[in-house]
Amino acid sequence: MSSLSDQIERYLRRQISKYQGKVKIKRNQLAENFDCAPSQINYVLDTRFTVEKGYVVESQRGGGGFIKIIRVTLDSDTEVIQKVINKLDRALSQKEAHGIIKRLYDNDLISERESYLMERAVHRNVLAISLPERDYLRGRILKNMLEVIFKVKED
Amino acid sequence: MSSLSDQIERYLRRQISKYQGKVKIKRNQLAENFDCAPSQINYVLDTRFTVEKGYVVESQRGGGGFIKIIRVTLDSDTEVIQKVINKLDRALSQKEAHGIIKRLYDNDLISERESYLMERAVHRNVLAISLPERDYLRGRILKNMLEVIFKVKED
DNA sequence: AATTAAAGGTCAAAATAAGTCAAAGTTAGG
DNA sequence: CCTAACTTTGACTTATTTTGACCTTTAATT
Repeated sequence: MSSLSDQIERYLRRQISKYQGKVKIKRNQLAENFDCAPSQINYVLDTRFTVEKGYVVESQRGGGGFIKIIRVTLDSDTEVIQKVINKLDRALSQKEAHGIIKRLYDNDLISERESYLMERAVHRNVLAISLPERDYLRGRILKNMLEVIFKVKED
Repeated sequence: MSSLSDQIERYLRRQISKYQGKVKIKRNQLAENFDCAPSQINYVLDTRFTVEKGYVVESQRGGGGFIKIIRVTLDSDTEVIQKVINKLDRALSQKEAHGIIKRLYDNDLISERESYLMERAVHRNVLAISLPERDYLRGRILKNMLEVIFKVKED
């Protein structure tokens, strides 16, 4: 017997397929439909609709609030990148980050401007927090930038 | 169902597009049309028609008073960019950052990929440090990314 | 010139809705 | 049967919108 989270996941996936790769929901409303705590919806999103799994989630609180789920697909010819990305889930020194960015540029996977953009976003003077948190932060930023850049929104 | 503020925003945007980038309204009258408090109009202006988002709002009180909204387009003139960048030297919410990035993209100053890259680099889950440091960090990252791609000198 | 009426502005409280986090409950593998 | 991982729940937090009471500015009237 599948869990409630699985059912919610299935429902959302269907909706997403039905509506060109994106769906907009009301958290409380959906929780009501499935007769569960609203935070369960967050749990489903956090565990099943992650960037790694190819989804981007946007939301807004307050009156008229909503949660939007957008499916993104991996660019076929950049699957190689996925391997690089997976290795980034850790602390990263500036030198290591530089090496990775340079390699991507040398292999024509990112533009010069994109490489500058990335270098700067992970520069120690920009992050400006103390170690070792800084290196973890750098890892997260670089990983996430790459993840998103090699995925394209579906139509 | 979108919020009232969203509807008012949509209405105003349409009017602006229709009338060559500017529109003149009567606050009380508009509030009446949307059946809301007059101050709601101010709320919409303050949150959606800001300078960062490319609008200038002028108004006059008293008899015959009015509110005028003028859309200003961003061009690649470095002086304009410099202004945007200078404003970034502060704490920045994710929403503000999103507004700035979207505007740069809408004005063809950055590519779609670059916009995703930037959005992701300043996403709260990626930065993952506590407030208020997170907002300062976001400001530094976005400012530096923009500086580097627009090759702007330090102040 | 002084007064009054007509706008728009400000600010904070209330309402609405999503996010977080940890405790409690469940389930599957060893 | 035990344990570790996963799921479910709910109390508390944060964000955004909506409303209204009170303030300021300006035009019109006396």
